[in-house]
Amino acid sequence: MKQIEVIKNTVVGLLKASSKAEDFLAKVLKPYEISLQQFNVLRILRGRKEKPTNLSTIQKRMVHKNSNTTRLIDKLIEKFLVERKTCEENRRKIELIITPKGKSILSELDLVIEIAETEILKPLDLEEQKILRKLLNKINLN
Amino acid sequence: MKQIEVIKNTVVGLLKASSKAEDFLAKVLKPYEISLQQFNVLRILRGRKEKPTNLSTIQKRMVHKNSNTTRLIDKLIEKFLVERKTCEENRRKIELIITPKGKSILSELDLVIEIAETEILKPLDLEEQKILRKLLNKINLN
DNA sequence: TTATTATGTTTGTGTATACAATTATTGTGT
DNA sequence: ACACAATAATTGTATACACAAACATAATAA
Repeated sequence: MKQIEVIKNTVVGLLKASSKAEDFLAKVLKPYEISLQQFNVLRILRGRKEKPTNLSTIQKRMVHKNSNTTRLIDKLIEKFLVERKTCEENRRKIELIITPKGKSILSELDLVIEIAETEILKPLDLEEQKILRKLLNKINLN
Repeated sequence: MKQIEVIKNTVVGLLKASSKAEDFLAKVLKPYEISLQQFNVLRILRGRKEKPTNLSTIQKRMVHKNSNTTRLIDKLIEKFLVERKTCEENRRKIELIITPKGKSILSELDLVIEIAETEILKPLDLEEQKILRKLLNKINLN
């Protein structure tokens, strides 16, 4: 197989695997009426502990960089999972913080997501998963 | 690192790498006013040579299974890149075929996509790319 | 033949996303 | 202080997407 074929198939394989994973994760989140992107934002906020987080910080850490973060977070606020206030030091910024309700739902979701993620990677043994993670991280770095 | 952490990070890594690749590919397709999904449908049709292809066949081969293939193909027909006719043997089906114009644009795109895909995988050497492809294929199989 | 079911595609509708333009606030140079 | 640029977030708008329902045709069975 020529090198260019390897590259093509690898990129298509990447898109397919990811699309499959997204479909799977979206499906388990569906009953909770939370999208995958919303879930990721909640996880980012929880990861920041009690530290209020700016919208731009979240954007940097998001999986899908191009989405409209303001309106995505509006949805989370409507559901009382996140709170927003303007940052007093720099009034251009806003500060976001996950609510107790948000944390509570997130801890419920952790389990079902964990099961789904395990299912997605089931075709690989632990060693292969580690290799895959390393290779993907290399791609994500630069 | 615990096994569950490996899994989590691997899946997030997968989503991120794919999202990055999609953004990149979409960007190079933008000037041609062709979306990544439309491009993939064109590639599928070309891959079938002169054989007319049913919509359901295309759906099976598409990267993003859940999208609305009818309307996606409407866009390609509007641009005269694809032709549609009803299948005479089974009038429930339709037959799609790539037009000469479609082929011509696709061959233009091949080059820019090739460059983009090479760029995406640049952090990996050929051997790593092969390993990655093998691991992704395993995930995509079942 | 006439229901009934299955298959293949299209359409309706609400939601999400992408991208540009806009608003608000802060920082900088003169 | 003033104009001008830079940063941060929001809003407008067109397009895309997901999902269910509807439609058309074909296959099957009574």
